[in-house]
Amino acid sequence: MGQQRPTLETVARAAEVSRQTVSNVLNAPHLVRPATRERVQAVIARTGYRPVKAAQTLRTGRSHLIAMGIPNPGEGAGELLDRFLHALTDQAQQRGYRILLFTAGDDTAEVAAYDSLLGEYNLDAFVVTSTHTADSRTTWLGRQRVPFVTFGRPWGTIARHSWVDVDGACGIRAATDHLIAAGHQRIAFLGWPGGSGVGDDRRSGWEQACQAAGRPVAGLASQAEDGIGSGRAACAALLGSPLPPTAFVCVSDTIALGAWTELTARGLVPGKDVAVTGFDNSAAAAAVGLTSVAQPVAEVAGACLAALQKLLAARGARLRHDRVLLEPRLVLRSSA
Amino acid sequence: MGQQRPTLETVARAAEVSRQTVSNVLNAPHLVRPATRERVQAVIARTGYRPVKAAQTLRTGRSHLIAMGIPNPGEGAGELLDRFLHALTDQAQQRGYRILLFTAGDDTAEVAAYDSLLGEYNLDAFVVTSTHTADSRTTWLGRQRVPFVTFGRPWGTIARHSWVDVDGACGIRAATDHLIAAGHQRIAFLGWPGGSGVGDDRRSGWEQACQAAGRPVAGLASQAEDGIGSGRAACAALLGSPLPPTAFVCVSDTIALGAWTELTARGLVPGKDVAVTGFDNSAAAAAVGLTSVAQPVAEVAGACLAALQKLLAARGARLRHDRVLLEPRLVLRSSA
DNA sequence: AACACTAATTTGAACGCTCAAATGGAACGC
DNA sequence: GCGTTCCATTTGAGCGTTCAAATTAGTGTT
Repeated sequence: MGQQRPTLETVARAAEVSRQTVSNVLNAPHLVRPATRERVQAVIARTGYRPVKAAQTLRTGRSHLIAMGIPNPGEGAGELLDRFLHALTDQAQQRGYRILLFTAGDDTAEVAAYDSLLGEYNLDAFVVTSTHTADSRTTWLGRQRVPFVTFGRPWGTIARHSWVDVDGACGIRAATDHLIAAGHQRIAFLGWPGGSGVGDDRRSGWEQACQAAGRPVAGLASQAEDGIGSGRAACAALLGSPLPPTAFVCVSDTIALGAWTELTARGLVPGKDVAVTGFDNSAAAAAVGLTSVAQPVAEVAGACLAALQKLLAARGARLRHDRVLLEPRLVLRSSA
Repeated sequence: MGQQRPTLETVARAAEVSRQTVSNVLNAPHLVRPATRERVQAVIARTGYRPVKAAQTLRTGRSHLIAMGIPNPGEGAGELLDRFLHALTDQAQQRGYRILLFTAGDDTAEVAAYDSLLGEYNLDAFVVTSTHTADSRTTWLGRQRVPFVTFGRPWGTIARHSWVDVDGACGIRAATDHLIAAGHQRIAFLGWPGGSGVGDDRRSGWEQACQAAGRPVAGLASQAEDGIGSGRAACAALLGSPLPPTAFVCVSDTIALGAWTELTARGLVPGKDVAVTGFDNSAAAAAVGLTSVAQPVAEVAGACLAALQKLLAARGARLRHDRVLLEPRLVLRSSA
């Protein structure tokens, strides 16, 4: 009954060729005479032979594994990242790669994880998310000459690596333009505290759109930590001002939901009395009918993998890094 | 400058012992004399030696990799599963395992993925989620004698494998009891169409609680596909009946959000005029203040890994399967 | 017919590790 | 003092693949 798993040797004997020829049929078919190739392929199909990755990895040093870190549990932190992860997994699979997951709290821990993964699992590449100013992770990876892409621009430094990002300013501009077209005169921006690349970028989109249309911005921007509570407070503060805004463009869905909550608590109907827009097109946004800016995660994942494959094909040779900036899409719902 | 990555051989020479002794220091320290052990450990620390997983895998057949399938992208499908995945990744890491991801549309595709992963990557085990009646995945895995656990009971059959699940009936009972304690007389249940193990189980919790407290159930249960729209419709239908309910216990947050939307659209304030509860404690539930039943994902992940480690330690020997049923927790918010 | 040259295939070694068996000592009993 | 037992360590082989070099077959040139 035994039925051992077939190996190269097994297949080779059955097809009356050598190991290497079988290997060539799979990895370099052009080296094998068509007649031989077909004979070998038949045996492979019949026996169901499949190469053992561990042996390939040991010999070649490539594992066909790409690692991605996810933020520690507890803080859900990233519905967006989860959607990205799904897309990445799916597309990596189609290209013959698999995604290996790891968690890490802060950047230092993440670098430690990189180190251990590289050493142990012969990882081919890394996908780094949530880049920020002075990111020690990209510096480390660059120094180690490990192929990697980031989902997020290298804020504050010039790009020394490939990256893919979504144009937040453009997305917020689209949302603001939509409100302007709807006739709003005083459009507020509920943003994060200054200093975060992502946050500042998004705010600039609002400023650009307002200035281009001759709408005021002075006194209409607020800064609040991400969270329903702080979003609500920021909204309340602006509503209490002498000249309250009639629309709120928010840097995130979380803050937008805070604004949304404050509005309904005051008996105002979002989208009718006052408009609100969010960012990320989260499930919660869809649930309450919040207009939001959607990031094209599938495209981001695709671009990331394309960039990685380029790096892997170059086998460490220096080449121009990919820089991909994708445009988000405004999803209209009842709130604006 | 070379500085080759250290191998067993390198370390062995530096410590003036043989390869195998170094290997033993790491894998079976009790076999090595303390003096030797320390000497070797010092060299390991100094050189930063770390074993190459590919070589270990090739030799031992174990990869220290656990695979988990995630539903295809497009449908977000599972905020809960994402939270579970985070917890699983984190805890697997602490136990020396890593999580390998893959996507698969239907069960057939998932089985195909199992097959390919097993063959190629020498996977140690699988985590199967979202079990349902007549689940072909567990049957296949069982036949192949691959270690695996499911997050979800084997609905409709007796357990032929280890599983971990959350007691949905218990969670819904808690929600219903809470509403009864608050004085509600007519409590409706917005459920899924019959036939799904999970849905039927949750509904039974509502029935039990109502019957135990002498509350009516007749005409108070509705069935709707999961979705905001269908939840809203189901809620509207019951509100339009001759004796409308004053509280809605929902099988999912999605449906609860539908009910919630319908209530606010009618000018009713959830938690004041009519009560609503959901299930899964999603971000959206937190956002709008929906009382919901929270699944203890971290505990589920822990129990899954414990079960797997038992199976792996048994090395294929038959043993009693783990069956873990955890209690969820009711998270009270403004809606009930 | 001897030679050069390319195309197709094979051979031996190596990747880094662990298993199974072998070796060398020290301690013990009689 | 000689076998027996036990502990610590070493040796040789092999996991399944691919690389690099060697061999053989095939084709054409003078």
